[in-house]
Amino acid sequence: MRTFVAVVETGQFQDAAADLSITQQAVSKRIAGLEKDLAVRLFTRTARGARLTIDGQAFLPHARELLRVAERAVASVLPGSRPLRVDVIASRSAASGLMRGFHRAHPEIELDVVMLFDIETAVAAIRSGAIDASFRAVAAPGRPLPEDVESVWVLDEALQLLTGPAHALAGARSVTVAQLVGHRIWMPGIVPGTEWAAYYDDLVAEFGLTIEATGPNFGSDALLDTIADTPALATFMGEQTRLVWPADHGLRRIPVTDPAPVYPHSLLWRRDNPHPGLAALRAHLAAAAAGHDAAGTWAPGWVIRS
Amino acid sequence: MRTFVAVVETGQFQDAAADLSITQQAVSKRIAGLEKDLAVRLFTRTARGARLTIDGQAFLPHARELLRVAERAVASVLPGSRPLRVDVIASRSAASGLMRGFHRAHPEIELDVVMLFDIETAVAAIRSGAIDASFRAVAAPGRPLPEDVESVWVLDEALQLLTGPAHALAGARSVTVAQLVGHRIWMPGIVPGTEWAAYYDDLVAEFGLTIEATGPNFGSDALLDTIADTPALATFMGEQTRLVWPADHGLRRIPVTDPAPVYPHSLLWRRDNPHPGLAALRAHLAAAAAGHDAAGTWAPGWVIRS
DNA sequence: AAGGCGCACAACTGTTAGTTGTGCACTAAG
DNA sequence: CTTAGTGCACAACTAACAGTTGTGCGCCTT
Repeated sequence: MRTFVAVVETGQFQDAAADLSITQQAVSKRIAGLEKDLAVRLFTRTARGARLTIDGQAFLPHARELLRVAERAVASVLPGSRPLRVDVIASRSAASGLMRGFHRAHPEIELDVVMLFDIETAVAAIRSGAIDASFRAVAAPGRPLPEDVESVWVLDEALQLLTGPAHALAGARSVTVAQLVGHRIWMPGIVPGTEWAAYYDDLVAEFGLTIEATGPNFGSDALLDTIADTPALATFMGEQTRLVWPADHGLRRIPVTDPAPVYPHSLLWRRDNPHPGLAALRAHLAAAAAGHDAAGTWAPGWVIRS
Repeated sequence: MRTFVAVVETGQFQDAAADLSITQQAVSKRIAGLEKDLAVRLFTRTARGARLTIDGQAFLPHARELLRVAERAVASVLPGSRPLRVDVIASRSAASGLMRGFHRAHPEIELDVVMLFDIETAVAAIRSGAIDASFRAVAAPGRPLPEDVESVWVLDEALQLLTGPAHALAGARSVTVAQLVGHRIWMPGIVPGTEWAAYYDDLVAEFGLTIEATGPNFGSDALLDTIADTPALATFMGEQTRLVWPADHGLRRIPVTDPAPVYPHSLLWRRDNPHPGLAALRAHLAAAAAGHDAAGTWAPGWVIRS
């Protein structure tokens, strides 16, 4: 691809060869190989160089795009000034939405979003510099943050009840936590030992809910499928989660109140991380998060919201 | 890259090897080579397979994107059902704008936009099936379209005068063609023998304008630079051309009237071309082009607008 | 402690990408 | 029309590399 683009830009096999520090014959071979693989002629050879064929013209922008993507791929793991790397707790959490908003506001800042196992892993990764920031609930029970890691509360994501059309609560405009007692709530894929698990453990302990947080996670499609078909099951879902789901399956989203269980997202980062994108992210979040209110909500006692 | 993604998807070197029909050792070598090139560890090897490192997680979406782009690149020249291939007269012409609009309306139709030398080349390419459609002015003087090529007038693109701030006409709200007589109009990059050249030849012959359509084209940046700095020079530019140019250079766009010279774009295609995207394009243009009016405009006598 | 699973290392081999040397087609100048 | 020059392709050769088989080692499971 690089050779192809080089030939296009120089207009000659020989000059392209000089650019690439190889011989003209090698360029000839590479182009011939590419043309053979594609089963298409890319250049018309003239006495004064090489001109693109129509197929070559159609191919060119794709070739350039490929080189751009390859460059970004390498940059994504390049030590030094690599893209800002942010950990979120789940791809459908409110944190992902915040990152999308940040990307819209600062498209020039290259981003990589990853999902680590739990807050312990995330903090270790932050301290080592492997990631630049993390959206998590702080602090895990009995585990205060280390000195060199700072955090700031960003937002609360309210949990909503998701039910199928035949569920007993499917018609409710909203439900209180007390009303949920006795109903089976299914949360597959929650890994024991993570702060997610701790969150639901506390929710169960405080309000006597029935949460089945075990079992393998076969993906959200399978989960939604089951919820839609099973009248006795419901699940919790972040209010900002966008469901990609045909409307006719009749899934219902029902706000929970008295109190509203919320999952608090804080941003964590290493105090001395010099990445310029990190400062921009903190500024963006500070502006976006102004005016939140914790009244009437519930979060585990170990959570710091400040 | 394919190997990397295969390992991620299977979670094991061995299964990935089976998918790729190579041995486990070859997969091991490929991954080791990739990790060496990137100078980064992508997987943590465990007794039950391979898990992504943080760097690997950051790299993964880029790798997937690269494979997608590579696939599209191959598809762009694949004989058979390749993307709809459309020729436009210039990347900044109104035809490009129409194609962008078409792409917004039908994002599912893969497009390749190319620029051929002149209408002769374009017609030959249409007849051979190398391209599916072309936006051009028809018909070139004395060269009627062949039987198997159809055309339909799509729109007129009015030419505007582009001047620097010190040009004598810079302050005008609009100018008539008569007022342009005696002013030097510079159009570098117009290749003799093309229908572009014929268009300007006719314009000169009919109104006695001074158009310097010769000289090498050093790109639009150089052109705009010169226009901005040279009080004695102006140029023509399509009304829909979007200038990417700092506002403070003081370039002026001035409509031309009595009559308004327009460049007519027709769509050309081969009558028996079965590409499904072509029918969609024609329908889109028919809907978008309704209600144009040729009154008060000028185009060369050889142009067919119907 | 034993077995099995999964990846890495070593040695070998075939292919391929690169090199040098040369020829051929086309252009431009005399 | 001839001749020199330019630019790409083909041929022969070499070195490197990708893939193979064979094997070993660490870790998890039982």
